[in-house]
Amino acid sequence: MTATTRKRNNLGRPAGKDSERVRADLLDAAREHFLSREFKAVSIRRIAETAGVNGAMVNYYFGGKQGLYMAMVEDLFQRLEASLGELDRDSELTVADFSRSYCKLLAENPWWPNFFVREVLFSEGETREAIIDKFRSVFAPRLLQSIQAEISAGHFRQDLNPGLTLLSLMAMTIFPFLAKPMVEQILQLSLDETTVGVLAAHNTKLFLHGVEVAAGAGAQS
Amino acid sequence: MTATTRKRNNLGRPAGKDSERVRADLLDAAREHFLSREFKAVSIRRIAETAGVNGAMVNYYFGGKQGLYMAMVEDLFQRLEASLGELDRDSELTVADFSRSYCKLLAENPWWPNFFVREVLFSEGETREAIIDKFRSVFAPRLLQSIQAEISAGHFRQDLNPGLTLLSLMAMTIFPFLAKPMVEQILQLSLDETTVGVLAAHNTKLFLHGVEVAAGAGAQS
DNA sequence: TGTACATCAGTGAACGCGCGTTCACTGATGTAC
DNA sequence: TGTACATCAGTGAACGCGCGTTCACTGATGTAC
Repeated sequence: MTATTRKRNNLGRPAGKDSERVRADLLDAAREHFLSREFKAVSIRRIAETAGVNGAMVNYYFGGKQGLYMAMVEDLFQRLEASLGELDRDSELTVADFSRSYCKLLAENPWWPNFFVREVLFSEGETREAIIDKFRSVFAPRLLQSIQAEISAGHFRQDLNPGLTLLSLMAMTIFPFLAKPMVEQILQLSLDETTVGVLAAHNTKLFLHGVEVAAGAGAQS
Repeated sequence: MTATTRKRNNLGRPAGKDSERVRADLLDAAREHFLSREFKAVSIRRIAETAGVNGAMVNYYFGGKQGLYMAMVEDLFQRLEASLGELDRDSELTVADFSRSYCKLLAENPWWPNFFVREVLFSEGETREAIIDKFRSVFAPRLLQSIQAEISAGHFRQDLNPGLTLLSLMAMTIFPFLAKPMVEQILQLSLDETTVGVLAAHNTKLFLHGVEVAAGAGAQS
């Protein structure tokens, strides 16, 4: 699929952009619109306008509106995989690892919370199942294993329910970015890059020690 | 606005239901459809069919689709207020209070998480601002005050950031119900009434003690 | 009591609009000779 | 090299459909006499 091959098939018609560019621009425009409005409220004409191409191109390249949406989802999935790629290899996954991975994922994929709200919390469909399955197969078992190990080793409380503990960890890690506008208005802080680090540290410490002083662990961060 | 008054204005036409009933049925149908699909994907004809009335009734009683949606939102707000009414009076609000209040709200208003996802996490608009403002003015100050008091009293850690601590509490309380399908599939448990109690107890204990054993507090629940 | 009329909640056919999609067409280029 | 033709990526006008909305109309009942 080199430029030469494409030129061979391309018996003419420059008209400005080449095919790859049109596809990419449409995917960019699709992400911009589909992630901030509901599916039916986004029109092909508007997407095409943003991409700077003819509206019929959506059908030409993606087979229709639904096809473009699915191509966008697939593209986002590939980016997610790329972000999580290195993680898959390790077998241990501590609380701090998880927090760090999620921060990295957010930094590399700022669209992720919007996508998560739309596809996991709001709609039901195979995209949701795929995301849940990804989490269930990649993160959950290793985190549960890590929690279980800490309990067995006597570091974590014996009465801890590993599932609910994982749930709490997920909640503290994921929720702030889902409810970003709410968080920013209520706490009067902005969830920028530096705050993210502070939040991650806070979460890890709260998860491990709770809010009470009783424990012998150090008090100052 | 008694039945007599209504009968007086009503110079005839029984045709089955009376006005109040039609309004109520339309609001029920609106809740059923609007909370499980996107706004543009819900048609007036479908709502009317569910309510068992003529489609033109939506315009007749509510002035249009948007009017029906806004009436639904207002109705849900009134139900929320009713659930939270007693709470407004108290001036103290501990962590356990908050957890208990949220469980009560969920039990009385099962539609709440869907509504929250749609109006706060997904869309932007005055409904989101109203919900955020409700939380900011009713819950946040009193919870922050409570957290601050515990810090001053030496019960909570000195290095705790009250805002982030409130955020963690909200996350642990709210998130599990937003991500209900995900939670149920990953943890293989169902978030029914008994589990909700267990979750609340787990959250409170994790929030206070963290997961580690170090503290001198009781180990068994 | 009986009859003619006025009322108006509710009806349903029709309207205009914007959408996703289609398809006959264009025209710049590669190819054949 | 020059010319005629074939190709096909891209165009844009038009199509059918479903939507929210409108409005002339219906008909069961209250009222007047």
